[in-house]
Amino acid sequence: MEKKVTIKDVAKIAGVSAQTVSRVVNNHPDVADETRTRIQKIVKDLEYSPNIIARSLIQGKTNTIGVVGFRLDYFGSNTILTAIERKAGKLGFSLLLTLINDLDESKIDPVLNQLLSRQVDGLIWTLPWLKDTQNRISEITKNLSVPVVLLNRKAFPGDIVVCLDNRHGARVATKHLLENGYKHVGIITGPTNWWEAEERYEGWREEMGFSISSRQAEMLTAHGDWTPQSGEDALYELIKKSPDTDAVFVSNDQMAIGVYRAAGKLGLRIPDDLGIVGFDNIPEAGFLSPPLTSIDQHSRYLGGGAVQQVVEQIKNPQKRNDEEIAPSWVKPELIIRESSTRNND
Amino acid sequence: MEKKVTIKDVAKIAGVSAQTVSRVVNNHPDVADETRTRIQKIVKDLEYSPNIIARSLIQGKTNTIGVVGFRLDYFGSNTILTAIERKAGKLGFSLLLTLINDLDESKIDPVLNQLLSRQVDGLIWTLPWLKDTQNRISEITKNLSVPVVLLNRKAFPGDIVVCLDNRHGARVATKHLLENGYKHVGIITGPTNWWEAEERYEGWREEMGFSISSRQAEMLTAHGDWTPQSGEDALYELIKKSPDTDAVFVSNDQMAIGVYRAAGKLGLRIPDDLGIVGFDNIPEAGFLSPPLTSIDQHSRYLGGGAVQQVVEQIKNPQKRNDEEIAPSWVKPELIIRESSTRNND
DNA sequence: CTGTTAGCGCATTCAA
DNA sequence: TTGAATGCGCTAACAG
Repeated sequence: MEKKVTIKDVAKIAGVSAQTVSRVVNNHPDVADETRTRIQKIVKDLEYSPNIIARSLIQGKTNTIGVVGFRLDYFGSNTILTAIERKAGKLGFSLLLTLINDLDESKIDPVLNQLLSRQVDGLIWTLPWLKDTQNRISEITKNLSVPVVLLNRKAFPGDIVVCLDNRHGARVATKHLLENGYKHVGIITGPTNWWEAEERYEGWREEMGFSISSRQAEMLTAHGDWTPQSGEDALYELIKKSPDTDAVFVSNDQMAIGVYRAAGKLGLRIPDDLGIVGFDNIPEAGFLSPPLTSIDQHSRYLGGGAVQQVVEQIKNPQKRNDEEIAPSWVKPELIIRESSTRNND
Repeated sequence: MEKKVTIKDVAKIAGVSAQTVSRVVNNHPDVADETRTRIQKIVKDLEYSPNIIARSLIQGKTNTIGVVGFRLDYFGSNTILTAIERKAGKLGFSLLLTLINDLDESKIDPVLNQLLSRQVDGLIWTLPWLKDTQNRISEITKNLSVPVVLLNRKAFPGDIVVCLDNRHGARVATKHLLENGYKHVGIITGPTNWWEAEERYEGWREEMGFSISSRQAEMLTAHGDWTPQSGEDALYELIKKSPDTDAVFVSNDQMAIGVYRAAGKLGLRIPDDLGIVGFDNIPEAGFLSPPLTSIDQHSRYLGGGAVQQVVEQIKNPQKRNDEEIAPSWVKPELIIRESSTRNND
């Protein structure tokens, strides 16, 4: 509870000017060794640590990244945030965190203003994009004084985006089921207005060889909202309209949990009667019965990549206006377990 | 990418002093209505927003709370962080986030220094306490210039603690199993060096009426490490050493998932042959087969309570030294599902 | 009601 | 190798 010690206190005790202390603290070369060690000792004794706020004011940068996060109860979100924190720490940046739990566009401005007025050097925006909303963040970004990296969104011109290749993941999942002898591979999608959900749907559709809005595709599609309950309901719907469905690509693992439940109630054995591949590779996936094959997002690369991009922009501000920046794609990985591999056949 | 507009820019255009602009921005009363509206318009046109860094420097406070978080992949951790963010936002505080993913005491000082040099007004410390480590944070806290609230730790004199009543939760869980006719209620604990795990163990022991380190207690105890795999292994061990075990209180839901798996392999039907109560009430709990009875931590109150405490301390700094602050206990709640209730008996 | 002065804590620039 | 002056953007305290 002591009063905070400033650079002047150290200077006074050391009998030098504040500038000399500053030089020592910042490891500048031009200080006599004797002076340096003497000051270092005093710094330690007094437990002096520089006021970063003051330093930021003069340097015009805070070494802080603003992060706009989304629902940490989603596995993808919290692993991404964890990766962001880790990478930022390594690169010497602190994180100013704001969470948004519902995708209400009216919150964009206050959140942005709050972070910007706190002088963050850059921003990472992790909110999923809903197709039926304006893509405001993309427009706002352009005339902001700091770089913004968008995560898991469609890249519009001028955006800096780090993105999971959802489409590829869905294709791999679907292909895997087909290769394991399943003939009628359905899909349980996420909310239809989520861009990521649509990408996964498109990947499935392409791999199945269905044309856009074909009748076949429709018969093998049911929509969920990411929750286990919706996954359960979706399987009932799917089996009802296409009783010969023998496999399903479920757009996230939470819904797959619901699918397991529905399969149990319908008397469908996994993987013999119904093959399942999920998406996310949540920790529980390996512990379902049978263990769930799933697509791992490699969130670590997503979060780390976003930090890397934003830091690069912070350090080379001119680049951003000069050249278009290609989106960094992160490739998901198929983790094969028992829910998608039958011995017979 | 424009240069940032300062209070002086606004003042110049408005033809007033910076001070008057400051008054308008901060809603001070003594400004003529005409001047106020005129300045407000200019503020809007220029998209001026005050530099909070500068304001912080002069006011000696940042309206920022430092949060030291732990593994967001744990359900409890991420719900607590979510609650902290929400409450802090409501009270006008931003969050500077640091995550620690392994409980290595050497990290305490750097993390603390980083946050303190960034002039946070207060700290929330959510790392679990391991009994075999020094309780350093508790000592450090005392002579810090800002208040620190500790979450889910044993309260030592001088600490400000918000804590889940783990012991009570374990008692309620155990009592519930006994009341449902189970006779031999075992426990699968968390890591033995975690204080919270021990509290849950003690709650179970008390409710079972066992004395400390009694032979009976030992025969009904197996240790896990919070992971599903360890839960699975622990059930095998428990059944092996006490084959008549007919129910088990599992110290978290992740391990309970492993217990389900083990029960399946052992041919034990839940809840008929084996009653189960978990702890955490993760979202998947209701979707296991059968749905898992569990203890809800009410993380929302834990996180919110911590923010409330720290903000109170920030606003009344003198109080902290004058009076001992009693820990705030959050009572967990039993959520009854099918895994612990048999129809027969 | 409004402006002036001063200074938060520090680092940059220049001079010594 | 060191120190003095200056100012980052803002607001508290005072004066008018």
